[in-house]
Amino acid sequence: MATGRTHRPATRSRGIPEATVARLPLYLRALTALSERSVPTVSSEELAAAAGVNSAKLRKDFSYLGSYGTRGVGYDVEYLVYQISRELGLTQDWPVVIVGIGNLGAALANYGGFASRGFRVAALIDADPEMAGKQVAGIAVQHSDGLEKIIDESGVSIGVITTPPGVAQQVCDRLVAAGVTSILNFAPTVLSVPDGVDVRKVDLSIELQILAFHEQRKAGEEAEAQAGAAAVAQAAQEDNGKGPDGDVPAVMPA
Amino acid sequence: MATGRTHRPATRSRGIPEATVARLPLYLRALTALSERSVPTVSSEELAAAAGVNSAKLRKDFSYLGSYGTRGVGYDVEYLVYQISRELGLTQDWPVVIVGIGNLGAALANYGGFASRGFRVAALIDADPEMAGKQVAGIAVQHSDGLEKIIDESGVSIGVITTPPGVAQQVCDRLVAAGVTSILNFAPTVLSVPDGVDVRKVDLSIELQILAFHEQRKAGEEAEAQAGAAAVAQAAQEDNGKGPDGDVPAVMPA
DNA sequence: CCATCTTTGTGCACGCGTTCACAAAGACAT
DNA sequence: ATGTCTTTGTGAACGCGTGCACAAAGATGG
Repeated sequence: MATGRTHRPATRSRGIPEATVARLPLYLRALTALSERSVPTVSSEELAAAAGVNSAKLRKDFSYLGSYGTRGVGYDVEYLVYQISRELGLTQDWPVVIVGIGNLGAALANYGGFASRGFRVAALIDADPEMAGKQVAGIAVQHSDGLEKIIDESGVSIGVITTPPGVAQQVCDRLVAAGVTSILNFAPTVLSVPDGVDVRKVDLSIELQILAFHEQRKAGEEAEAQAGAAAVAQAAQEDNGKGPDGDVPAVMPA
Repeated sequence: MATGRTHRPATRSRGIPEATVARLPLYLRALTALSERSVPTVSSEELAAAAGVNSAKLRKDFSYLGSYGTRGVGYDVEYLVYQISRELGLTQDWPVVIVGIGNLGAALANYGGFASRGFRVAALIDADPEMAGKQVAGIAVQHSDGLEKIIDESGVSIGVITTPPGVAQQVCDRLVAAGVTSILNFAPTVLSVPDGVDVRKVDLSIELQILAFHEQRKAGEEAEAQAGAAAVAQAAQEDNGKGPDGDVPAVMPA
């Protein structure tokens, strides 16, 4: 998972569990695909398979929304699409600003999945005067001097930060001060925001490092399984008292 | 969090908890910053603040790696940088292929944070013959016909998929068949892979939808607090039998 | 060498999330 | 109307992750 919410009281106040909310978009995507194929109903088993989750989990997730299924039959696809859309707030339009129109910002602006579901790029903002006025994805880039004005006039409440890490916090502060209450952060920085503001982060570097960890573990286990205890004996000088943990021996210089 | 691991036995076989692994890159980033400022030692409290986590959590996380701190003093920054790097497998070089050189693929190829930490873009692959030979981020794009050969020759074990969703599974299958065992998927699709292959996904659309949910909830609570039960009574025609749930009233046309 | 002070490492309890397993509910055929 | 069959909705148990709170460990000063 390339993201992780930043603090927050955790428990949804007598509402839908956070883990469930995170899966609703997944269900919605699968249901939309079924809808386009004009499939009228779907069972929890089928839908769960399409979304890549356990069917019991899916049923429990839906149970938080209400009893929208019919026993013996399944769920009405169209109805469920609507209910989930409504629950996620996708029946309304969400204007979004993207701050930092570099490679990534431009890629996001061009991203089709953006507009497809209730989200609309209201403005592109960059600090570079050279960028101002340039068209990206059919939208003129505006200079960050007018950030507050733009947000106020467009009624934007969701901001996407794709700036270099050095200025991310500063941009974040200005967004929040201007009224933005949800931020999607692509900059590799820990943002601090006041209560009431949601931050989600997408960090490519972290994702790769997590993969590398598992990759190394897999390689280690494989080598261990093949070479047997031979290499282990050879590297037995190190002893960190943690017992025979199947990890790579520590070859710390000092 | 913009990501989510795709199935997997869950419990790390007598190793480091998954939640801890996901935080190690965060600690590493904070520690690297301290290292560059030549800070010799850091307390769990300070480091936790920099990484945006609870100090008790940080100490527990580190305890899984071993006893690398000194009571009364804190942690040696350089030593910890090395230990975490080693644990994450960043002391070795990880060649990575990016498949699908559209806007996003190009942005990733240009992303500096890529090379900074053990990861190296070994190849850029695209299915469009027009793209073949073009330079992106100083690397020549290669046609996907040679995917298997490229992966084999470069010893790549990590693949990044930035293709359109329609071909993502197909690309994934070829990557896996060619020997890739870790995949970072940016395409909005559920990938199915054999056991032993790790998939992490980054899904912009899902992140935005989660933000929209919270945004709607915030707006709803605010309106509720201000308008009281007035608006609720007006929209009371809908009744989903779930009782007086404190959510936004559904104003469904039909 | 002893006292004090700081900071780590962790035992413990709690809460969220997942999964199992099954009763309840409805469709459908006879 | 009754029985059978399918599928939902959920009670209950379990496991992971989090955070508190404190004892152990070491530094530091006298």
